[in-house]
Amino acid sequence: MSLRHALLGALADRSRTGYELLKHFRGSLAYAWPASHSQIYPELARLLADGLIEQTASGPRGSKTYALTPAGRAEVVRWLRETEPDRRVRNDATLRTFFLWLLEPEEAHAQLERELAYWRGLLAELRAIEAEPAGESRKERAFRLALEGGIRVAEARVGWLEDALAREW
Amino acid sequence: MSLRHALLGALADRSRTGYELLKHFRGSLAYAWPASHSQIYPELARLLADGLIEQTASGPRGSKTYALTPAGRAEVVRWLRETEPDRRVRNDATLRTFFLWLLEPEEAHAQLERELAYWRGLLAELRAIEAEPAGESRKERAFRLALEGGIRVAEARVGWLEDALAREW
DNA sequence: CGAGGCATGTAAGTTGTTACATGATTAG
DNA sequence: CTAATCATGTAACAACTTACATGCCTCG
Repeated sequence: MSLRHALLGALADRSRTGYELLKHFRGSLAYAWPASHSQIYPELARLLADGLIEQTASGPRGSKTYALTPAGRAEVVRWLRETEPDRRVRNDATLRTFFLWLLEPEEAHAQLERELAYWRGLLAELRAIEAEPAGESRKERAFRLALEGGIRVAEARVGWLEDALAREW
Repeated sequence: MSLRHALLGALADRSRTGYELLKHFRGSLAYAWPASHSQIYPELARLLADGLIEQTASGPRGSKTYALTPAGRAEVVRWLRETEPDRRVRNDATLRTFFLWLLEPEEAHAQLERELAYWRGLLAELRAIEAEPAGESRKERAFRLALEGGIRVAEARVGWLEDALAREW
């Protein structure tokens, strides 16, 4: 149930409306845990019912601002401290690599080029975020740490694909 | 529906029983697309009903050997050629990095140490596989390409965490 | 005043997990 | 003979996706 804790973590940062949370899950959190509005709104209702968040304001267009309760904060910290991360990762593009031999060599080459373009694009995106000015709070340092992790992985993928394409396929 | 195509791809390699496929999904394919027996067996039944695979033998203990049909092979190639990989990836450990500031610094440090231990272990595992003797068929080269991608990513994660731990947290 | 983005919600269907359930074969 | 592994399947539940559905506010 990581979505639950992702919402709590986002609200530990600051109070937000459902829509702001949605944009957050389409923005930086999308790299770690993408989620759509049809998942977020019902989960917010459950968190409210469980007393882990509370509604602190109502805004224009029916927007609702939620804040973390002490119980919610305790729960997200418990999750971080006491539970093991689920290491399982599903990755469609990696799966396809295993089956690349089913394509003609030129076509396999084209697929790898497409991957390379994707990773170069992502790397550029992440580096652009990295170049933005940032503060020194622990919150911002955690964000930049996650960002740097993404950059390192993207660099590794780019290097891997460049070498693979130079060598063969 | 990547599980479907992962099964077809695995059977394009060679005919296998359901149980052999299960072990394959717990072995090398687990890095890209983990799957359990309760998902695999019903999906095999569906592939059979759809004529994408056929049962070619029955073995001891009720085991069933499946082979790819021409329609199945066409389908997996179509999937590779004509569909875009789904780029969405859910990663619990990465999600936790964003929320590391919610822990005391010593505790955050300990969490990063745990991550580092995980990635070093995975890297060692993958390098051990890499060290095994291998052939030069396109099938084996595709496998080793996927493996090398995993190694590069694991190296990137190890470097990232070592630097992070040396610097702060 | 109309288009686009804000803002929330529900419903149907698919995918994936955990638990339940059973039986065969082999190695020690 | 008995424990481990082989081998397959179903059921209940949880998570996620896509589509349906509605209405508000602001900018041009």
